[in-house]
Amino acid sequence: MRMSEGVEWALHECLNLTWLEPGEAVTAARLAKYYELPTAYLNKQLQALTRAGILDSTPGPRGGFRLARRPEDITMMDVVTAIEGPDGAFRCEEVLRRSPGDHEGADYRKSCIISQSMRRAELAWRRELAAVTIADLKEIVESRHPASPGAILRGLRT
Amino acid sequence: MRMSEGVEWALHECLNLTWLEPGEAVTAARLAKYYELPTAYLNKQLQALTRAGILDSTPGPRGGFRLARRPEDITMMDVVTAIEGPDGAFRCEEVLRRSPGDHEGADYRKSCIISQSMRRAELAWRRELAAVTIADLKEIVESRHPASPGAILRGLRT
DNA sequence: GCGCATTTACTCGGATATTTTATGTCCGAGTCTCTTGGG
DNA sequence: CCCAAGAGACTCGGACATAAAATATCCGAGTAAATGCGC
Repeated sequence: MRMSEGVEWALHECLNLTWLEPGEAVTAARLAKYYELPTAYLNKQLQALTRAGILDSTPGPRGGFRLARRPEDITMMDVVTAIEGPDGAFRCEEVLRRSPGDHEGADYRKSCIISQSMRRAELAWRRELAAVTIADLKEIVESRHPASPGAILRGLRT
Repeated sequence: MRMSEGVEWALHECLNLTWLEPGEAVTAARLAKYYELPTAYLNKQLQALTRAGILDSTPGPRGGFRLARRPEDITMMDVVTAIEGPDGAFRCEEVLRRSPGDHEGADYRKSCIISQSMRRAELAWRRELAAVTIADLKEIVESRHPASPGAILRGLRT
């Protein structure tokens, strides 16, 4: 069980984009260069964020990516779901269905206590991630590292 | 991000083993046959559980696997950790270290707010799983499906 | 009939293939900008 | 000087390789039981 590395990239880049002027866009190449990431692969993640309605993309010169909505309206859960997909980590394959006996009309994804317990745990995980917005992250960074926003802006623009 | 299917198998088999007589062992072949699982691969998972101290294994005739401790002392988290390994789903690769500027002596696994938030979420997940023991599962099954234990025992012994 | 050495069959355990997933790369479609020529 | 048409360059977007991990399989080391032999 390992989360895609793209999640870490996506969260950092979303956070970085919060410090841009409204309407200002940054290309995938500049975002990638800032963390020395492979440009084309980061682009792939940014596309996923765009499909999820988290980013807006504009092609052509002066194009690039920008946040599609206010940072207050983007949760960490939104970003994780955009990159990793909507399915949870535990996928009940209903092994009980293959055991001896009759299983007519049984949905073990719902009735199996193991499946239920795993789902309950993942729900707690999702709740934590859904409680933190990009705006929260921005505020904490500005409070702890006041010099960072300026440095990031400079990095993204050069 | 997808959890190994072996986790589902391991949980079900640990639960099944709770209904055996004390000291009674079941071979990997019988455990696999009950759910029509690939024997050798299930054996691999059982080995992982053995290394983790959850199961005891004895070779030779009349050998097999049994629980190494009381079901009350085995949590779902124990089983998940045994199969998936000790590392969490989110692995902070410290992308901040690759950004412009000085990073002497910084441990972004601890200081980065994104890493912190992800860890907090996983902690909530672990807490839920650690709160449920195999004994809890056993009790619920016996309460909801009184006929199951007998059927399982018969299945494992034939 | 009883005890002991030997054989035999059975089990786990780890080393070895195969399939799936994640990672990384490349080139084309579309769009905005800049240039350039004419009015 | 102003405007419009066209060329050019830049960007995203999805299709295509490569690397890593999960899945599945096989065979050997070790063990306990069963067998056969001698007493």
